[in-house]
Amino acid sequence: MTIYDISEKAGVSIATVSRVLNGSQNVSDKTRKKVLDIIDRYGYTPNAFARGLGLNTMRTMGIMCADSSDPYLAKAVYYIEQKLRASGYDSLLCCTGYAPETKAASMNLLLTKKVDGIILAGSNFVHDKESENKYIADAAAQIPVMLLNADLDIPNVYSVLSDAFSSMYEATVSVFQSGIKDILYFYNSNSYSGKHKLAGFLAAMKEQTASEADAMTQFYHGSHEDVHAMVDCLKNLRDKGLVFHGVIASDDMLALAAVKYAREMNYRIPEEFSVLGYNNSMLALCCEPELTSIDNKLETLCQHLITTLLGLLEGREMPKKTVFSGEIIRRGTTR
Amino acid sequence: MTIYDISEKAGVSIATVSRVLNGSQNVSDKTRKKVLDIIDRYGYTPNAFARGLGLNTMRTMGIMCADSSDPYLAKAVYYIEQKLRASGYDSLLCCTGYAPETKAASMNLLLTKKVDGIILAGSNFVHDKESENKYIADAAAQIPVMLLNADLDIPNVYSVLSDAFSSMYEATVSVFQSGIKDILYFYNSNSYSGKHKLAGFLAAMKEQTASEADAMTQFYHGSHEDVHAMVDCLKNLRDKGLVFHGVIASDDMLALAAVKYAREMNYRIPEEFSVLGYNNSMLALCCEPELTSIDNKLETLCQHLITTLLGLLEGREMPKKTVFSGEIIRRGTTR
DNA sequence: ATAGTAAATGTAAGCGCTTACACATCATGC
DNA sequence: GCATGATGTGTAAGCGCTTACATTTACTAT
Repeated sequence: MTIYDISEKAGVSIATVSRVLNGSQNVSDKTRKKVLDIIDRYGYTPNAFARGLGLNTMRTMGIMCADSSDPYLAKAVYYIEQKLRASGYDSLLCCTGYAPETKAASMNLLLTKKVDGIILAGSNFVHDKESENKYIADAAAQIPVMLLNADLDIPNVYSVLSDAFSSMYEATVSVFQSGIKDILYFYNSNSYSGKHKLAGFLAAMKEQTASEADAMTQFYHGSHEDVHAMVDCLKNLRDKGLVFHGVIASDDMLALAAVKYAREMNYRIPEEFSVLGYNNSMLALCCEPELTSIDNKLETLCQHLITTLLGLLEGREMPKKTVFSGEIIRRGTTR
Repeated sequence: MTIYDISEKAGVSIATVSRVLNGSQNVSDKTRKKVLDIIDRYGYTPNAFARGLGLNTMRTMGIMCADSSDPYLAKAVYYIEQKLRASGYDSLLCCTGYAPETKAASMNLLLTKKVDGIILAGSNFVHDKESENKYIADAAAQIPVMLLNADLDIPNVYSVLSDAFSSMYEATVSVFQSGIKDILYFYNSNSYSGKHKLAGFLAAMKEQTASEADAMTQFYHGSHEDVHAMVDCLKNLRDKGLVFHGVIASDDMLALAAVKYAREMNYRIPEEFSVLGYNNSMLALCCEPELTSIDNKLETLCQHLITTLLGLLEGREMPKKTVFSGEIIRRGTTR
């Protein structure tokens, strides 16, 4: 069933059918009704490929994320997909993994499919070396690229992010002033936001301890899902003689591992041992006691991201960078 | 940059360029190289819409799921997306929510975009009334439809699922025989697999207690994320005088809530109180003590689902229904 | 050398839609 | 009654690709 079939059955030209389909004003009510009736009766659906060929768009957006099963990213993908759908866009999802090599290839795939815009969900997509961000610049030369929780000084790349530095800074000060001074920063990413979080922690510690000595930090290399490995990582530190009574983690999973660690060490939480997570994901409530965590307003971020993206596609001027502040959600793992 | 530009620069016809692009054998090596060089030099990418128009496919699969931020579904989406990508297919994601009304509309959207197949990830897509499954039958009349964890007797609808009944049956027997006899079944879905799980529990209880009396069950109506509401639901039961020392839950989130409940009641787990979850998701390890949970081999299911789908698209005969058995992963919440 | 065949390449007709432009129709004002 | 302009409709030219079929070229066997 094509537009030709419909035009024939309705006794009009294909142009008229097309006009009806696209809500053009230049169609008389009588004709419109006639066409609509036929379409209804025979159940015609326009061919998206032909449409795409003519209009050069299929109203589809590309979403890239490292791993859509990570709770935080899953939530982000969910919000983004919902909001896009509400505006009549479909979402082509592309999970790239964390390895840098695959990212450019994945992006090319999306470009090939002629998406209208690309959303990079997660700060792991921007790298230190400018050359490694070339694939983003290349894409941005063709279509708008949106960064969630990252920022990049490239034309046509827009970003929406939360102020990770300040959130971490305040959180650290808060834990420190609650009386726990030997705090370990436990993190697993050197991404854009990862760096800012770390910097926030270090700045706060430097100020609070009034010392130039290095604050305690530990990078975790293992799987993002393996709680046991995370706990082991902390135990190793302990075995090496590092003593800490607070853990500030770069995400809730690491924080949860810290809580497990503290339990195994028989620390009382939060009196003797404090833990603070990041993302305020579902995991925070799953923990026992429940996790104090930094909420970075993911839904708000996603909302603005989509608004910006759609605005760009409509040719409007949009802010190149939008920053929101996070909020500490206090629960049982801190005083 | 179109195929015409390339053909001109290479001094061949567009047919030849197309042949090179599609790996046709009927091209001399010399010509092939010449064309490839030009393509390389000028950076040509085929227009997917035009390609789609001609071939009537864009190698894209539609994935529908209620909520991609649910840990189990997120994982499913992740596996499916990965495996599709490995076979050269992209994934159009469509989160429908749990309301039945939106499902048909979402499916139409995917159909409009001319996906090659549709994957319904989650058993909440099949309903009791045949009329409510019409939207699936309609889609299946056009393209293959795959059901994950559900089954439906409709032509061209294929399913891959785990044997929820048996898993639940065995799990229930196991808990019962460990000495905990007042078991509550705590569930939140009447979906296809939901029903089978419940049936497995009831069958086991009937057999074990050798009684026709109703086993204890409680349906949870609230949000899928709200642990507190789940705990409250259990407390209400308790306040009403219902005594139970075991909870078998239809998913890990509910199980986790049961653990929280048991802690609040100061039961010792697993000696005085046992909990068993379903899905063996990441939540199981986040729990304290860690959750005994039924693993339904999600990755295997997804693998078979994709294999079946791709087989169908190649015109091969494929099993209409593939069932795997689950496995109880024993951890700290049961003896 | 030459007919006969196989391999390489070109030509052109779609695929189903949008839309600029041309044309027809109709109401208006004089 | 007729020029004027709005409004509705049709015609046809793309959009960029694939592919059946036609044509040319390169080999083989005689």
